Formats: sequence, C-alpha cells, structure tokens
Amino acid sequence: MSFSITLPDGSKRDFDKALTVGDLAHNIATSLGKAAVAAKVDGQLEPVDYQLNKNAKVAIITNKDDEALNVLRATAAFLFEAVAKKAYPELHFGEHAADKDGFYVDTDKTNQIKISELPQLEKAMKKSIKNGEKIEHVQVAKSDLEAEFKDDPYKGALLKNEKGDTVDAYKLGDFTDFGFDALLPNTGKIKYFKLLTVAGAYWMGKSSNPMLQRISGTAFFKESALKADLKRRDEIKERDHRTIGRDLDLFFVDPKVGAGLPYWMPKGATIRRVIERYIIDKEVADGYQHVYTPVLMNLNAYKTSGHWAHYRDDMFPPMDMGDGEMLELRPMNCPSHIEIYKHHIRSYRELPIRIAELGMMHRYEKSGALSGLQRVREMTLNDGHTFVALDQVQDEFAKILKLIMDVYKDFDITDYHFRLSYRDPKNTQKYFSNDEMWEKSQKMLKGAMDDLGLDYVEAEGEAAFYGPKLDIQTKTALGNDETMSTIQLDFMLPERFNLTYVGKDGEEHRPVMIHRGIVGTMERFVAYLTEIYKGAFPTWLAPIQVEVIPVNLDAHSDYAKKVRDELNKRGFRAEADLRNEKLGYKIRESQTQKIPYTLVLGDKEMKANSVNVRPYGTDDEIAKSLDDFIKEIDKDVNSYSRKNK
RNA sequence: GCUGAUUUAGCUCAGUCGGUAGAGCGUUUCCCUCGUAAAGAAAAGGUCGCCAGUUCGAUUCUGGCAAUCAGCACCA
Repeated sequence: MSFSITLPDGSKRDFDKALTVGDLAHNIATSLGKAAVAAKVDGQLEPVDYQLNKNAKVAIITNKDDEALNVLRATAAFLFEAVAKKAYPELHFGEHAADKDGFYVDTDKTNQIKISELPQLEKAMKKSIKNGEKIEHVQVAKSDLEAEFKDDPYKGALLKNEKGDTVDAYKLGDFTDFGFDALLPNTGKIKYFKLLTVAGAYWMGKSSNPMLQRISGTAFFKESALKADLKRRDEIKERDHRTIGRDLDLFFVDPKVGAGLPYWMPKGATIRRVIERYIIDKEVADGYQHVYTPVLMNLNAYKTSGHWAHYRDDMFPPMDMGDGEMLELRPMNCPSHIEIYKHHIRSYRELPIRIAELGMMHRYEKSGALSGLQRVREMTLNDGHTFVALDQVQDEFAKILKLIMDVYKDFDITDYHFRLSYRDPKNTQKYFSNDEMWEKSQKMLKGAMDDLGLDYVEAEGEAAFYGPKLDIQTKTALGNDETMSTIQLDFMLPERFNLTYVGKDGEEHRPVMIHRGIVGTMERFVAYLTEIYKGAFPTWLAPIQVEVIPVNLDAHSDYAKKVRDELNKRGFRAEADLRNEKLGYKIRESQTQKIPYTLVLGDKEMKANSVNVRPYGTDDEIAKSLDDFIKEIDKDVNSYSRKNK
C-alpha cells in the first residue's frame, strides 16, 4: 500500500500505511497537529480522525480558517442537543446547521423550550465543556440507526438523505446524532459560545409541514471574537431603518390606520422626492417615456394577464361595484403599460418603446412579512417596460444593465451579485405552463449574460410567473439578501394581450416585453439607503442640508435668516434654528439629526459676510466666506458625494 | 400565514400578589441671552393594544382578536 497526499502548497508526502488527518498534521509540524481542527480532503470537510489511505489533496484546517468556525459551531450544536436531550428526554430533533451566522438546532414542539430556559441549558453545556468530554466519531450501519430512531418522527426522514450503507455518526455519552461534516473530538474547545434565540421554523423548510422550534446560537475560538459578535448583533439595531426612521422623523407605520401602509413625514418625503426626480431624469435621458396610469383597473385585465390565476394570493380582494364591474387594486403595472402600448398602432420604426412609471402598487402581504418600509402593502415601484423586436432583445438587455450600473455608481452600491431566476417546472400553480417559451426565454437570458461575460448564480423557482429574470441581489446593512433590480424577459404577456407591431414587410409581428426595475420600490430603497448610511444621508439626499445657528438670538437672527434665505434661493435645503436655546444644545441636535453642515453665525461672521462651518460627524470649526461655502456645498451635491457615510 | 415573545405618556421603560398608575428623555410655558454635543423651574400629557368573560371592582386573572419584534414560509 502506498499513496501520496498533496498539500495546499503543492508539495507531496508519500505514505505506505493509512493515517489520520491528525497524524498527518503532526507529521507536518507538531504545532499544526495541536492546532488541527478538521481537514478538507479533496474539497470535503472531514474530522481529524478521518483515515487517509489513498491519493488525496488535503488541507489542514486550524482555528484561523473560516471553516474551523463551522466545525466549532457544529460541535456546539451537537453538545446543545446532547444536553437538551438529557434535560428533556422526550425531545426530538429536526435539522441542524452551522454557518457564518452561528448554529441552530430544530427541536419538536411537544416539549417547548422557553427562552428563559436557555441559561440553564447553557450552564449544562459549560459543565460538559469544563470536563472536556470526549465526542466519539463512529461509523454506524444505516439499519442500526434506523432501528435506534424508529420512534423518532424526524431522524428517520433525515437518515434517508444519508448516502451509503454506513453513516458517520457522533456520540457523546449515550447520545447519538448524525448529519455533521466534521466535529471536534472533545467538547473542551467550545469555550466561547452563547445560545441566542428561540423561534419557529418549518420542518424541512416547507410551510405545509409542522412547525418546529429553532434554537440558535453562536460560538467562537476566542472570547474577544464572541464579544465582538454580540456587540455587532446589538449595533445592528442602530442601523435599523425603523429606529432611524422614527428618530429622524422620516416616516411612520401605524396599525390604527393600516398595517403595512406607511406615512411619509416631510423629511422622509424629501429624500424620496430627490430620488424620484433623479431616477426619472436618468430614465428620460435613457429613452424612457414616463407615464401615469391608474391604481385601479378592471379585474378582467388581470384575468387576461394571468395575475388572477397565478398571483391572486398577493392581491387585495376585488371591489364589486354593484353593476357587474369588478375593480382591482393593481399589484403590478405591466397590464397598464400594455394598454399604453396598445393605444396606437405600432411600427417597427418605433421600437424599442420604453414606458416607465413610478407607480403605486398594492399587494396583500402576509401579516408576518410586514416590516417597516422593507415590506409594505402599498409601494411605489420604479417600474418600466420596454417593447422590442426579437432581434433587439440582447442590445436592450445590455442597455438596461448599463443603466442599472450607472445608478449603482451614484448611490455607491457595490455589494451585489447577479442571479438568474428560472421557473420551477414542477410548480404549475405558480408559473404559466408553456415549456417552449420558458426554454426559449431562459436560454436567451443566460446567453445575454454570457455574452456580457458576467458571473451569476442560477436559482430555480425564483422567476416571475410570466418569465425568467435577472435579479440583482444586494446585501443590506443588516446582512439580509434582497432583490434591488430586476430585468425580466417576457414572451407570454405579448401573446396573451395580442400585442403587435407592423414590420418592414407590412405584416403584424409579436414584440417581446422586457420588465425592469432599477431601484426596486421607493419604500425598500429608502429603507436600504437609511441602513447603509445609518441615517447620515449624503448631502444630495439629506432632508435638511444646512442648519444655520445664530450665536445670539437678538444680535444674529437677521443674519442667520439672510444666510438661510440665500441658500434656499439657490436650491439648497437650509433651516435656521431660531429657538430660544443655548448654542451647545442646538449644535448637539444638529449633530444627532445628522445634518451635513452646521453653520454657526456670530459677530465675526456677520461683519465678514462669512460662515463658520461644522461638517457632520466632526468638531471642526471652519471659517469661510458665504460664497466659498456655497461653492463647496454645490460641488458636494452635484458629485453625489458619500462623505457622510 | 405559522411558532414564540411582547403591547403601560410622543420615545425608552418601571409598577400594581385585583382597589383606574410612575421615572427619564421629548413637548409647552416661564426664566436665562449664551461661540461649538444637553442651563434652571413649572405644567400639560395615559379608556395601561382592542373586545368579551369572571368579580362588588379588571391595566392586573381567563378567553378571543389585532398589532409589533425574532425567526420560518412568502417576497420588491
């Protein structure tokens, strides 16, 4: 027997008898042997007692590697299970996982674990950790495990997913579980962990299945890392747009007047208006014709479009007008823009026809999904539809993508990835059934991305009901993935609404429709920006750009008003704080309100027709002439500067 | 929608083992007239989420509903 192990640096080591990953690590260096947590063997995560007996590529993982954290957390999850099972012998376990956010274990409901019981369980875990209890890695025949878990409602099903006749299982005392890539050989290393929350989660992630309880927590190798992570979790709250929205008086949602129906206060409305003007200008410059269409539409239009068949759960119930007419609050405005297209006979010479609208949509979101401006029941969509000939699809697609990238640049959106969203062919309830069209459009979309040489992930079951999409997924400041922009190819609706244009040949042809959104909805986009900027909006977006504060009310109010008026006249959003309060008090408020520029005006400034500038987040006092300040802020606004970030 | 927790003044939160409530911040008024992150005083402000039930009496106990939060499912 002889085989060789290839290490990450390319070097090879030959062996003539089997050895464990741990032995290999020791063989390389004693210190590495001590630090080894697990290994990647041909890309697969394996524990330190894994037997090497044939040619393989091996990378030893120590606690400096990200994957080591997953091993640690999986071990913590396993220990939690063992301890919880001891405390509640009748408890069953569902799925468990460990990743960059921590770990979780699903348990069944018959024996609810309350959040108040977590400290006791933590204590029991700590006891085991202190004792450094051994975790035994065993290969068990699948049939033995099936026998052991024969009364378990979940483990049997999970066992079916395990490949082969033997299963990698782990034992701590008489507790056994499986489904881990690799665990530590001993509980002693799980020093710094915390159980965090108890929440519901569906068994196997299906809402038709019973709901289990998910206990989640996190673990680190270093105490400082755990502390930093707990602090990070706390600080996330400070970025929450709901908190900032209230503190800065941007918007409110009040169940008394309707859950999920936000009210935009003047400051929030200002931010939104600036964005709306920006995006309309941008789109008009890119060849879009902006329109307004009604929020109500005859239900028949949504029957024709397929919304009524495939999207009804997300729609408000129709209004019965009593004379046979049924009106529907629109959930999307593709049918509205189709009506605009159909209003005239269209020639190939006009194509592409680009229709855009900041249109208000209503969708009946499930109560549990509502969240501030992030998920609402009334939203203004940055929507647009372009109607093109078949041979224009690629160019139009590239043009839209360029527009999106231009906008991202101005808003400094850099953390995003592309996702091609396809239908799930098995889900006939959700998607139009027309295999040929789906194949064609999905292939065309992928081809367009490949031609542009862009990287993407593919996701089945994420398409719109009428066609596949390119989704641009951004990361929010709170770490959630969300769809910011989308480009969707649609062969279905032109067919259903019998859209035509007259070709060069004088015959009628069918156009292709491209649905696209740049910044998604105004609601979600403002929520996103609020979190990214932590409420300190860049000057071009800030609801109040300049706060003017007189040193002495009697002596300097007139000059403060004069400066404010001059700024307002030039189109800047300036306010003068003429309340009877101390200077320090007003400065403080101007800072907590995150206003980009605070101007303090006293005798010196009045005499010299100057201002004293304190930019947000600093304690600078910069004296300059009013003219110079105006030049500075003008430059700041026009550059879409992010310096407040 | 589901599971759990929560809901008391504009905000953050105490409190009442059943006898209708408090603090800090904010607001208003008075006072102070001030050079870069909170001067001082007084006052106003609450159907104790909503609807039932039990009780002599419910903010407190019980039930239902709604909303909010965490997560799941869904999703822009």
